[in-house]
Amino acid sequence: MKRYNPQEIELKWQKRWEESHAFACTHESDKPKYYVLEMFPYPSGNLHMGHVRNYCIGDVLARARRMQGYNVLHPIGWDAFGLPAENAAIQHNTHPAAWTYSNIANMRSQMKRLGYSYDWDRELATCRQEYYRWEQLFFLRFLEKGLLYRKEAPQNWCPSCHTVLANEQVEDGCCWRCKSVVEQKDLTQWFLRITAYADELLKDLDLLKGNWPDRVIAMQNNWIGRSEGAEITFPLEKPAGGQESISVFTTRPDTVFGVEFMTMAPEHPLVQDIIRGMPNEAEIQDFINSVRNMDRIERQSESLEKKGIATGAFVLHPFTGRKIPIWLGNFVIASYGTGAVMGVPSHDQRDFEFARKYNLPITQVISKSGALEDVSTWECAMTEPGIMVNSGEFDGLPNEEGKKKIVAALQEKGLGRGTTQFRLRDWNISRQRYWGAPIPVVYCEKCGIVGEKEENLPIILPLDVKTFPDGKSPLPATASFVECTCPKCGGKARRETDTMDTFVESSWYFTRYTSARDDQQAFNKDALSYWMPVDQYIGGVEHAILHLLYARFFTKALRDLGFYPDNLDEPFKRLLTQGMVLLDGSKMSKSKGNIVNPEEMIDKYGADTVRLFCLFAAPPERDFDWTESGIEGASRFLQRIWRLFEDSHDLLLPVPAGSSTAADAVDAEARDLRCKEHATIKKAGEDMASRCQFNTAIAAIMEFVNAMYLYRAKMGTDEGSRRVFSSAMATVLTTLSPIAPHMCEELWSLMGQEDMLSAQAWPKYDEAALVRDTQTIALQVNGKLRGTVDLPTGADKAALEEAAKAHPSVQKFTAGLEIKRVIVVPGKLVNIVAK
RNA sequence: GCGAAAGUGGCGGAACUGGUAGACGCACUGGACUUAGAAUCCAGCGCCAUUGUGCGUGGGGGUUCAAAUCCCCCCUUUCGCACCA
Repeated sequence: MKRYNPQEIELKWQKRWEESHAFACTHESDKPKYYVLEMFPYPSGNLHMGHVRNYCIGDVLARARRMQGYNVLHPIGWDAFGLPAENAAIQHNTHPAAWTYSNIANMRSQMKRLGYSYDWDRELATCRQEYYRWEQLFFLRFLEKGLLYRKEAPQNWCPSCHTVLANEQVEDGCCWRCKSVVEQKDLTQWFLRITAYADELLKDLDLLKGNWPDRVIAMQNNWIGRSEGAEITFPLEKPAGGQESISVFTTRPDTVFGVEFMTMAPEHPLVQDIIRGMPNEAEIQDFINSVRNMDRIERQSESLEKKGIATGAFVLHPFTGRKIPIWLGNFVIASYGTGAVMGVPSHDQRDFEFARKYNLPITQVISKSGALEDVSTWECAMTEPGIMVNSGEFDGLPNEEGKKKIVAALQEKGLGRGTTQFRLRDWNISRQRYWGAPIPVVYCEKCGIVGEKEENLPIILPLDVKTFPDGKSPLPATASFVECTCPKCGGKARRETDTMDTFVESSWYFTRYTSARDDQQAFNKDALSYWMPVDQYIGGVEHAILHLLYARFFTKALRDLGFYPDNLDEPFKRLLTQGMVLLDGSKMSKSKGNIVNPEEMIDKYGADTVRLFCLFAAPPERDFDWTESGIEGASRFLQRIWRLFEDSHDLLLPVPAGSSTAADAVDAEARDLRCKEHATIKKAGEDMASRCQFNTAIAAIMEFVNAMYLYRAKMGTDEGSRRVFSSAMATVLTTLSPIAPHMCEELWSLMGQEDMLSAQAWPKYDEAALVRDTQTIALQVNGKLRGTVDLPTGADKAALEEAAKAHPSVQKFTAGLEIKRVIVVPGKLVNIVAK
């Protein structure tokens, strides 16, 4: 008997798949397409279990869909620019490119050992000029269209990474990558106008409902943060800084008559002009400095005491002309709305607390009953809807109606309008680092900021540089890169030395896969419209906002620039966020030392076992614990199949899966096995390819294997029985092959089958074979199970009822009771209602 | 505070449209094989109870002939956002 030796057979089949380009695909096909994609990895050096799980999920889908008749695109590549390469290069005294490419080589070979069915002919790495040249083209087109602009503003600065970060890359006030506390720094940077798409990004979340996890949609919704309201202009008593007025954003224009003060952010551009020459200017300046010196964590912490200071200046109420004092407040966010808010202490909790603290008046303008209350007894602001009071001509209106009327009145006066605010900010894509895509722009003394000519692309990132030990980019000191000629006037110019955020590369790689080797254009339109959108995207939930929001934005922007088809609104039709692989209940991490190394597991058990365990341990979106007994169990199941096969070798005929006929199945055991076979084909097929419930697909195959063991113990050696058993074996190998492809290929060929299993069609299940001779009917009395009875399939209601009433246990429980009703569900149960 | 998800045996989890709760696996127990062990095969395995008209899907109500599943209230856990005006 041949022993199961995964090391040997896995290598053999991996070689055969590779040599035959078994998983290469083309868009020229009559089959329906299916694009399955896993989030591409950063080439950190080694695959970890999280990667393995991610790619196993994608691979089963790809293999199952392929067998089920789809033309499948399943590509892989490398998110190859980024900071760790620079840090590692400094540490190991090598070049970021060398480090990156050797990591890619290592991880590629690890992936191949796992038998993933990628179309390797489409592999790409974002650090290659063949890739980023197209990104530079997009940059120029964005610039032309006004979707890119340069702006000086306070930015999130990570002191340890020596670069700025986008808002999405700051978590709890810390750098998402290195966890250092982020500082604020005034810098001039390139911004992508993602806010121009805020409305569409929000609205199109509706298209994703049901196909993306609710929480990801909720998180994006939250992040975009739309609020409807009004901008209201308060004229300044004395003009300042050349301005006649200050505007605020509010969601409650209906409370405008309750305004008692205005609060500005200390960073508001008008503040310095307003306070100039005030008697307590120095004191105010101290307040401003103390707020500005706080780091982000401190500034935004819940426990931060709300503080303010009066400036001594006033604005005038837009309706009454009343004088309203201008305060500065440490809680007002400069970058949201207009950086100034109106203070309505009666109907906003923050303003209420602020007014109490600084002894400012409180005036009620909304009332539940319509009557005025004694606000001095209030313990908190009244934020519920009601009737407007103390509001001049608007008195007596329900506040929702008042909102509209007040906005209309403000508009007429030229002192306001209805607006919508978003929490989303434009995306800062400048990075002060070396290992990234160069920004194709020059600074010319005569012409200013000039985009490169498209025919000069790519602007190549010079590789013959040495990285500085402090992590600062060597580009500004690289004369051959910096010194250039202006594309417009031909005069001397300096090249931009910031590089692009690596999230730019990952915002469009999935479309480049559709024509990865085209060196004439970014995309082949036919291939692009054939393959896009991605049918199933799989990755970690950590990108719920970052990558997934950027990629959605990029898709819409490139669509509007004509790079993508007009109807490509969303890049990822379905999204699966896979759970983490834990060890002893906590996340695996190098620093904690609780790591399970995939390669060691492959050495010990083989790739098929690793794949099987990753998919069987839990549903894909849930976290699971890696356990030794769990992987042992997975290994045991594969050995069990191997043994069943080897022990029955003489009985096996090289028949197709699902090929035995009703005529072959002469006895009840054979009929049962055949029935189970077709049920397995159905269940495993649906669970694997449509429901992404790999654990239950595997359970179904396990049940079937158990049934085969029982059948083999009793079966005869006649042709019919052998055909039933052989067909069953072929079905096990076929349905399990997406999960454990190597072993299944090996047994398939040992069975005497000619073509490769991976090229086989998924067997068709036969509805007729699913019908069993008898069905077990549940018998209930008053909804409680009191017994079961086996009846011939198709027995009618009367027969079911009669059998139920005749059942001894049912008789016992209905004895002495009057039967009120009998509910019969054919094929399922009989419930007798008795009192 | 706002938003989302999840609570089922000793454990991971099944039950897809309300219809036999606990599939499949792990762990455990017993048996067979064996000098013995490992492996394998077979069987048992929700709880309680000296064996029942018992209890049981986080808790409490409700709808229904029938609820893990639908509705209402509450509790717990995890995650995301959070002074957003």
